[in-house]
Amino acid sequence: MKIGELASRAGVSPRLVRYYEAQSLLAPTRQANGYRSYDERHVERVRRIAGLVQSGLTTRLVKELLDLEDAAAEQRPSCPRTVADMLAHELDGIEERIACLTRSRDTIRDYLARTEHAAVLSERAAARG
Amino acid sequence: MKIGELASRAGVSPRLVRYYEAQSLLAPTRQANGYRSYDERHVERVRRIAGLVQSGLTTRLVKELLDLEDAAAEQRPSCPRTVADMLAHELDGIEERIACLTRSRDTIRDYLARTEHAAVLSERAAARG
DNA sequence: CTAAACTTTGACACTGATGTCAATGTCAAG
DNA sequence: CTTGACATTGACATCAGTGTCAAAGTTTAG
Repeated sequence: MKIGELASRAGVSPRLVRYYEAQSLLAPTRQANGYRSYDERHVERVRRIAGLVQSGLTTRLVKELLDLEDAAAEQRPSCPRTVADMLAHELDGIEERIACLTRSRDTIRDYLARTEHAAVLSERAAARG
Repeated sequence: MKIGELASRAGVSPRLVRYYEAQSLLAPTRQANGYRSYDERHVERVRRIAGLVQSGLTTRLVKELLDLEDAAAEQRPSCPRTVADMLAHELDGIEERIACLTRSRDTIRDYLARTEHAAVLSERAAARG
């Protein structure tokens, strides 16, 4: 599939897809005409990248993470001690973010539930199915 | 307490504290000499703001959130329907972020646990007490 | 064949969050 | 009184993430 389709399926702009590629987060093949060519797995990957970036991770860190997953998937444990330390440090940061967001989520939820807008919550639940 | 102490206790730069104030996230009183004056509750607030901003929320949204908490604390349910919808929408975004981060956290954790670096994890746990 | 829609690369622009620097004022210690 | 640490405001700089536009090639529909 070409960049337009990939982008729309992943819910981002083609521009962003190219940007991620420039950051070495994506490595599409090229068709004879020079067009980038993607497969199903790229859709998932782009969604994931966008999600992490929107969660405050830098593209640099997202790259580390995805590389990690790729390596793990291949049973290739290429992880020198310094990298492990860095990851452990990032892990702390991520956990803090989760805690922060969880608290905010609860705040909003409780608030909506308490005000006369409980309806909005059930609508949302219904909308998601 | 003055801005320097507040900043160091909250773990951010004075510059950032002023920036948050410019975004209406903070409203310190002023001493006679013009210096900003903060109390204990501001420390907590700044930590919270920084955490949320680093989690990808915009200062604009953080403001809504904190305003919300303030209102809730005063039993003042000032929430027109349109605001409720907006919050519900943000709630979705936050949940997605949490899911994304949680997955990444697990990835890192599993990875560290599986490689020979399990030691790093226990060190971290010990360091935190 | 032509027009519309999409792709390519590359440049320029903007926003939001921060750092940094400058000029000036305040305050506490020697 | 002077010096040094810290405060003030305001301007400018930077970085990441995106949008947007331009010029050119490609593919598809009519």
